[in-house]
Amino acid sequence: MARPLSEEKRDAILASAATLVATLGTGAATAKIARDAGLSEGTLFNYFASKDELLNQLYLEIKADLGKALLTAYPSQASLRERCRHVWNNFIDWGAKYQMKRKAMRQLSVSERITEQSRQQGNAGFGDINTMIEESLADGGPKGCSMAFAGGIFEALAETTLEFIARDPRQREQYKEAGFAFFWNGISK
Amino acid sequence: MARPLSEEKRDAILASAATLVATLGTGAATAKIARDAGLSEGTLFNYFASKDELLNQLYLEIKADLGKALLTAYPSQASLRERCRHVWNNFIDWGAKYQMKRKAMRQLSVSERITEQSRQQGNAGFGDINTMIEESLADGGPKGCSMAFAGGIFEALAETTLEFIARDPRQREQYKEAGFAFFWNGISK
Amino acid sequence: MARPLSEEKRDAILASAATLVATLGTGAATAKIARDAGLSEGTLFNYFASKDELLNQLYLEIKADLGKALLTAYPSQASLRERCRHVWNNFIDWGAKYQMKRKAMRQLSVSERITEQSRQQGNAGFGDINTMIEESLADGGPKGCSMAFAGGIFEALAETTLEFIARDPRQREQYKEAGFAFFWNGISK
Amino acid sequence: MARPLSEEKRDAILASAATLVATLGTGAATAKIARDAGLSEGTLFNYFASKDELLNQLYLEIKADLGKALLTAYPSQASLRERCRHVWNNFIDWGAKYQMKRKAMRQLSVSERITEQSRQQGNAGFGDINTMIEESLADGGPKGCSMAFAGGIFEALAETTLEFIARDPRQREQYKEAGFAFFWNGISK
DNA sequence: GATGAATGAGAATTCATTCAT
DNA sequence: GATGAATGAATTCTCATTCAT
Repeated sequence: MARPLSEEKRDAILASAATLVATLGTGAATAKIARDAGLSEGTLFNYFASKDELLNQLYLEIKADLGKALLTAYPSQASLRERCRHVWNNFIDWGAKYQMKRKAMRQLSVSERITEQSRQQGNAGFGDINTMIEESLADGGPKGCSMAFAGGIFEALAETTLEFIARDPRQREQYKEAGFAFFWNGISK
Repeated sequence: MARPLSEEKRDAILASAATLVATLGTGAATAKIARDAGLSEGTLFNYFASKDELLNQLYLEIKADLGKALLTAYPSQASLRERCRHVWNNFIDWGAKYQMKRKAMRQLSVSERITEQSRQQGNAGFGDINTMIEESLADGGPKGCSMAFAGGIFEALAETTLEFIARDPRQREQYKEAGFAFFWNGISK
Repeated sequence: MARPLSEEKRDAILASAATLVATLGTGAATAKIARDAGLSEGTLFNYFASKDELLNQLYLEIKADLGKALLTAYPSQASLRERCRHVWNNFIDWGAKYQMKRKAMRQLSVSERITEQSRQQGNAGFGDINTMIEESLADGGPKGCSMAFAGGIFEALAETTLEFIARDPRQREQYKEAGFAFFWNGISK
Repeated sequence: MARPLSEEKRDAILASAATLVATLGTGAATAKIARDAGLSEGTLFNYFASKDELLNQLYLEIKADLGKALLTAYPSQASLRERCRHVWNNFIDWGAKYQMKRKAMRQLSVSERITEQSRQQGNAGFGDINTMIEESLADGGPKGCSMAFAGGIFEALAETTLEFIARDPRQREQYKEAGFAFFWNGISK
């Protein structure tokens, strides 16, 4: 092999894409993404066959990254509340740290360019978390609140919380606290 | 500047834009928007000076439409819970009825083409609702939960609820009920 | 209607395309074709939806042009030989006059971008000529020489003749004569 | 310059190029040609300095191949007609057997990328055949029918014949017969 | 006031060729 | 000598916007 495709460059493209999609939406030009990654126009297409593939890979990458972050140092033996809280904290910390990824994810989520398959694959990594939420629902909680729905709410609340933290970073801990309190109140009746 | 031209055509453009932005994102071509509105390419620009203006007007129009819907038949004298519930129901009913507007709004919300000014102006019409939420917070509720934050949560929950209703319309009433229960639990300690 | 698509511009594009395809092959850039036609890049696509459509239209246009030329002043009542000779002369005169069209046709004929449908449609206009050739075959001629085959030979001979005329225009009349003599000898046993 | 590298690989490239040029025209990508030859992108350029050189070499190779085929088992002592017939048969057999080479040749013949020098060099190998044709002309034949012209006609007829055989292979012998009859009739008055 | 042809600045993508490995 | 990643010019096509009709 002459020279292997460099993992590093692939990552640079994804990082550049995350930033640009976050700020400009999925309309961000591939040429600009490549340039910001320190590569030339054509090179991007050695790593991703098309813009759509790049966007879908970016989506999956960020989803996987988030999924991993959520379970870091997961306290399996702790109480349900503590486990929920742990995941919540990880979510907020991840989102506050990787603003660009978070914003990019928001753009990608509403884009028609992300395939149904990617969406399913992206959610597949959240199995453990869903199990946890399911447990919390079994404990009592609003009627008609399926696991998927509770998961959706969890995510929506976290995103709203992150949105407010982004606007006013000094209040970060308050929002983090309040957001979780809201979730826990809501779910545990 | 007096309002020019035909109100009817202006509305047709906005309606067509809502549908196309909902399905294709803000990248939807102005020519297609015009065509679908039964007009020709150039005519659109007699009504909106630029695509950005069209998008911002669409944003404002939908926001105003939603704001008006939320307060329809508002029971000023009812209990706080009933008033909240009323607004919630109106939100869900509006969103379920005007799917395209809802989806378009989601696209517009993440678009960099909507100006900060439009965003503020769009939220201005929600004064009464915010007051109501403020009241509910005063009653006790999670610490650090500013009015704006609670409003954001309300919206996020409603959107999540609508998303799930869109996927499974037969469960509409359950989701509507569960979503509100979640909100009320969360906010009222 | 604001302004109709101008027949004149369409023709300019086709003329420019003929010249450039003749000299550069079907790889000739649309931008260059447009520029040489005195138009800007995008305008070309108002007249032809894609490069493939342009090439197919060009093919049909030239075929039709040739077909019409062949039958100009056709002496229906003359002897078979005279009628054949007439068509032959018209072919050679047309090809010698419209060198670019002839060369473009040669390029298009071997191009995979010309659809089967275009090829059939392009040949449809040659019905009368084929009838004539058929007649000449009925008179006797090589065995196994179907009408289509004889037509193919007629064309091949004419093209070869034109090729030689193009290389040495002063010998034009000799080649024209010799080419026809060859055809007539060949076909009439 | 001594012939470098592996003869085998060179031939694989030429064979792959023939097939791809036949089907896709001279626009066939060098990367694809290399890949189909079982080599990698860059390797092709160790054998041919540029795509143009590859195309020109391919042209010469095929021409030489055909030239050699035509004279195989040439019956020097036979009658003129038999010698012509022999060459004709060889031509048709070669073309029917090596369809890809034949089609590639057709594409290359109209390409502007084949230099004048290559064309001359390619025709140089046909000296004997031309001599033969010249002889047949001396015997009488259409006026103004130079040797080169007769050669061109011979080729044009053979190509037309092959074209029809390709479309309807079962009629191969008929077309072969009829094509030659046409030629012989034409040339021998 | 409505129309839609004209425009040309991008956009994504392809590809011959180079050169580090 | 073989490889294939890197390159960036070139290509086809799109689209917001203008303006003659």
